[in-house]
Amino acid sequence: MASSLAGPVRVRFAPSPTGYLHVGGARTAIYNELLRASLGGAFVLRIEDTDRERSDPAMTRQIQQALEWLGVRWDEGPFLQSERLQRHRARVDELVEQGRAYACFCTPERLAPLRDAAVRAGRTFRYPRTCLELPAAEAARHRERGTPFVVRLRMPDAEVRFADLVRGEVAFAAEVLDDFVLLRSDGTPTYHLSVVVDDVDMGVSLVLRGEDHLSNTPKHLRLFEALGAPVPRFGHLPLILGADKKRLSKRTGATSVEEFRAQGILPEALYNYLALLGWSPGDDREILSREEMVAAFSVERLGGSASVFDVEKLLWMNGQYLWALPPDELRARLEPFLAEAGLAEYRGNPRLAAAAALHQVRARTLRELAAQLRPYFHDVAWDDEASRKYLAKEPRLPELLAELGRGYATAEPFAVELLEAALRQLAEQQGVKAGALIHPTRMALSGSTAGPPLFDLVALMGRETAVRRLAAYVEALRRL
RNA sequence: GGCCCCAUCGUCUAGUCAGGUCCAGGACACCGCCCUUUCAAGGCGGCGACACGGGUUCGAAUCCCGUUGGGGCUACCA
Repeated sequence: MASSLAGPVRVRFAPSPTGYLHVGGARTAIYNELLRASLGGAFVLRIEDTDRERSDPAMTRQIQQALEWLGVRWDEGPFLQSERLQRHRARVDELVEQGRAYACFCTPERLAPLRDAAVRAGRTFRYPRTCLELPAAEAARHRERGTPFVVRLRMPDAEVRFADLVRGEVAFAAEVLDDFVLLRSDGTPTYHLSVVVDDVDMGVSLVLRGEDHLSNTPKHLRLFEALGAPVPRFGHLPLILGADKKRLSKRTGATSVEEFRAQGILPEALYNYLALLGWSPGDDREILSREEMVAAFSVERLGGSASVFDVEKLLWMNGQYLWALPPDELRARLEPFLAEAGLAEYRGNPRLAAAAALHQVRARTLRELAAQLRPYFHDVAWDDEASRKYLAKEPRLPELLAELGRGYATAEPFAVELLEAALRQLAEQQGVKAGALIHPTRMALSGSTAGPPLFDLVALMGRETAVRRLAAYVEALRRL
């Protein structure tokens, strides 16, 4: 299977800026970074923006930011492929001079029927090499007339075989490989040309990329050879699937790093989760620091089969990281989420920090956590259905809560022990269970049936808010 | 259609390269119990898989072949 690796490597991540950074791309970047960190060498970031139509410069910046946020660090770049077009063309000229590539005057319109015929006949289409055998005179005539042409690589008529780092031996028969286009008729380089020339120039010694490139690899290998460059090692990672087992798409949920960030996923959690989607340290560890991952990482431990992106597990893992955050860190991470919870003005508020600590273990994302903090600062809506149940159980509830409110209005100090004692004493005097008061009180103050220990909540909320909401809730109960 | 890749609990995976220690281990989810004023967190337990069929072998999750299923590629896109 996978062969072992040693020594420094030069790896790269080469996204195209046609959209936000996809989690699949992010995972590829992570593995490249881990590989580079465990073996030494360099990690190059290159932006494949040769498709002018679909590339967006804003996305280039966006992708960099997403990588930085995720905590993926690269050593060199970002290099923009679009700035290297002259270089790509120059290398094609060399190949043509050496007879390793040739001009082809066949139009797509001419080739299309041939391709269809091949498919119908159950064969792989190969360019028939019409122009390879073109008499010199005819070629010259085309040149004079200025006939548009592409440049094709002349593929050796031999099988291509290579040892994929994650899949083992892979072979492609000569018959399925054709003389693919290096230079388009408008003179721009194709993806295949650009990637290989850049990998050569950037000294890339190991290419770890998505499985969608596996079929391109024989072409690339031949190009490396034609360019007289050392051939890097290749490894192809399986794709990430959605819950429907199809390629992860927006239809099935969030797909970009940006979206997870906006949902309040912590970067270290996403990194950890993605790293484990297709790789395992070999033991039962699941929560690993970057250092632990670097120490345990090896290309042999990469899996070869596609994995389903499981949001539930990501959320669990995010919870693990969230709960472990020290107070200062938690406050800082929460800040970007305050605005959407209507808490922007409470930034730095000590009550907010205390509430965050109280709810930390009850939320799985920063967004959830921020939302839970709202009742400490804004009025709440009560759940009528739950309220009716409380009332059905204890018809005297309005009077009891009113009495509790009066007690809390004068409780001194307004602190957990006293608040609890007061409520329990009232319950005992009135012959009701403490729970019969505790749950409605929680509803009165927080609008929820769930939450932190009640007296922590009351103490933190403060006398003024607690007494006011209790009174308002009593009125609401009477109106039910 | 052709070519290539993949196949262990619902999901992520360990085990597969060096066949026996695997009536298959861990995690998420789910269910139950404990803790508990609720919800979480935590602890304990449960449910749950080697896709199928042949072969090789004393012995196969592990090796080989086939079938089935899934995925990728099949552009003058990247």
